[in-house]
Amino acid sequence: MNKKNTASSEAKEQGRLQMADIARLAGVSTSTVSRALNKSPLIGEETRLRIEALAKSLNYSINVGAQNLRLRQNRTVAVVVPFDSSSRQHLSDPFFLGIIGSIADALTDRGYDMLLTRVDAEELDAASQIYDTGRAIGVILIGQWRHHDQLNQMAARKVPIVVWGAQIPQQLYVTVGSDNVAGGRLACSHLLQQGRRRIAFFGDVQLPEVAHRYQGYCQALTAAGVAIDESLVLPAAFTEEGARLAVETLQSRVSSFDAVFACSDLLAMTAINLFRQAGLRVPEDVAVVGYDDIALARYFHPPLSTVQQPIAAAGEALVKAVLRLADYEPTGPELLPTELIVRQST
Amino acid sequence: MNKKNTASSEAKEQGRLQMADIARLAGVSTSTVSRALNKSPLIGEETRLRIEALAKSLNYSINVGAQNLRLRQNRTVAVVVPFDSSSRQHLSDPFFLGIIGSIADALTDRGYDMLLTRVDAEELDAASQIYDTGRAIGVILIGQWRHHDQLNQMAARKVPIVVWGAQIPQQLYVTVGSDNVAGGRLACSHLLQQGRRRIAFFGDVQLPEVAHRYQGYCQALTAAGVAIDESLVLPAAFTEEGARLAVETLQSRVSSFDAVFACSDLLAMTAINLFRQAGLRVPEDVAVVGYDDIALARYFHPPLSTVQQPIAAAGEALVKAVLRLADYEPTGPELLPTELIVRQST
DNA sequence: CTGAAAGCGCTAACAG
DNA sequence: CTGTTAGCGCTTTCAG
Repeated sequence: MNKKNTASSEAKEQGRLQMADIARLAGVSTSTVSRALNKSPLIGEETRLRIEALAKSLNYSINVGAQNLRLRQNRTVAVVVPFDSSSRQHLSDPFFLGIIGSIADALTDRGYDMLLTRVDAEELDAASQIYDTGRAIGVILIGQWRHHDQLNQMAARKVPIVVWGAQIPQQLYVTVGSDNVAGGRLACSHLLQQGRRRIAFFGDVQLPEVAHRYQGYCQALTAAGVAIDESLVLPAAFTEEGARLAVETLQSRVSSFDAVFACSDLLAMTAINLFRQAGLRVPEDVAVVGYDDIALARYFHPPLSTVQQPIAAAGEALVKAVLRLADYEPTGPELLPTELIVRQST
Repeated sequence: MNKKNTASSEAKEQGRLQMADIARLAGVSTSTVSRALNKSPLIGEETRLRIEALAKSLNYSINVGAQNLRLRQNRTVAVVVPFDSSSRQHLSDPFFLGIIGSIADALTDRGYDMLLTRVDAEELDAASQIYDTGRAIGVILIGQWRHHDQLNQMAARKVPIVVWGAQIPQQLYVTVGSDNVAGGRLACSHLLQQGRRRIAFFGDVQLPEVAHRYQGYCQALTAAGVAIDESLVLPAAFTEEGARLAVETLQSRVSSFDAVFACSDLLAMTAINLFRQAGLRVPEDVAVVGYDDIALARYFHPPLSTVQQPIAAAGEALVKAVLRLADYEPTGPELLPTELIVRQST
């Protein structure tokens, strides 16, 4: 075979044509094809139409990689989901998956691509690599985390990163999150209004978001003049096992309880099932409020009272924030409203 | 400001350095930096270490876009989730989300990036665009679909695409899916063994996968000598509303039934709750088998019997297949095994 | 309105 | 072992 093949005919052999091929076929220069396909006003209507038709018929589209290089641009945003290498938290929480979906929507609406990456929570700067290598113009970080320092370092390096989570003191990076304090207060006040006084809290207070919900829980109790009983605070992880442990501890070690505020719907649902297996009635013996308002909540038995997180708004806000950062525009943290949805588990 | 700035110093001003900057700082040529960072054996240990350290300290990483262009390579795979513009199916099914997670894992393991895109089910060739523009070397399509023809056209054009779903006749594109016929048979046989004879089927038989499950259901009934009653077959969509409608129809129009085989766990769970609201006991009055075995299934009340789909294997198989296609290796459809998980809803 | 030519950030012969 | 040089596929001045 002729080794003097031009790049173009090589490419054609590979079944992948490029602008030069279209140009040759149309009898014009690549400049003209480029301008036509980019709808430059410099090109006459007829020429443009002819070239567009040719490209369409050949399924040719401009190579985005080359275009980006030349234009020094990039329309890709990375979404990073840290996973615990230990607890193998396998991207299963419907709430996080819902957020990912809403980010995908928000990005698509704006003509951006979404790169989804899972990184070991211990190797969080893999997230900044994605930016350093130019694969994405910014990073959205989703998921439970306790890696405040690493995030601050990235922000200090000016990596455009926005984190779904709680705003905490001395934080250099931008967060978008729902108002967890208000959410916790809402849930707990509701329980108090139902006449409950021994309200357990299920959640790992190490996580900033959970800490805020706990804060709201305490505020509500205090406001109602109910003393906080530390033994009612169970550090449940966001897993089925976490719920099981919390329920067992609650039943074995706590003298009395009449309600649970669980920091996720999954936790709440699992807890309810475990209570029921243990012969307790929900909500009669124990009222349960969840958090997130995942799709299944309203079809659960009993339909779950829960604090709704604004999923669609979350995607929008995260995307807006990361695009601003990528544009070097100053951007602050954002707090989204939460709402209590009362159903029949309370 | 000096307009004669070099590209390098410009870039530095933008906070984004490039290989030339590292080269200058290290007092070598870009070739040397390139080779060092790519661990070429041509570079001496000491030089390499020095350059690596420099790069690390400056947070420099090779620009993947430029590298890809030069190397004519690409390590990105697109995952496309079609959505119904009408039913606003907003990526909520835990099973699909689980598959996405497992694809992300499989891709990450192999050093590939994942581009997640949502496209209108009616504009499915947006999926091939992603390939035509060179953004991805292949496409994995996830989700319910009835767009056989469009998929065949893409396959005919040699777009490396693999679809999660059922293998159906005259299909040019590659599918990876679980053995839906076996799954349906498993579920239905189990119900028959429990002494049930009036087994309803919940699922939209228009969808190829569901059609296969229905086929398995029929096989089991026939094998047991039970006549198929068309009125027991309810075309439920994969939504809460679908379940509600099916349950209502079942209760109002069907004389008797003692079991349900639902084509997703979500459907099964919603149905169970509706049955219970209607005063029916599960499994005593009506036994229910679901499909998928999502995380919540075992913590549901009652714990849900269901047909397990091999999620982790699915991600692996899909990724393997699409990478083979992208490599022009011949690849056939793949059928993954399913397994019946018996719990307490039957 | 169109083409020739230079170059985006990187790699790989090819010659030291 | 290292640098020079040419170009990956595209866009865009700058001259026609």
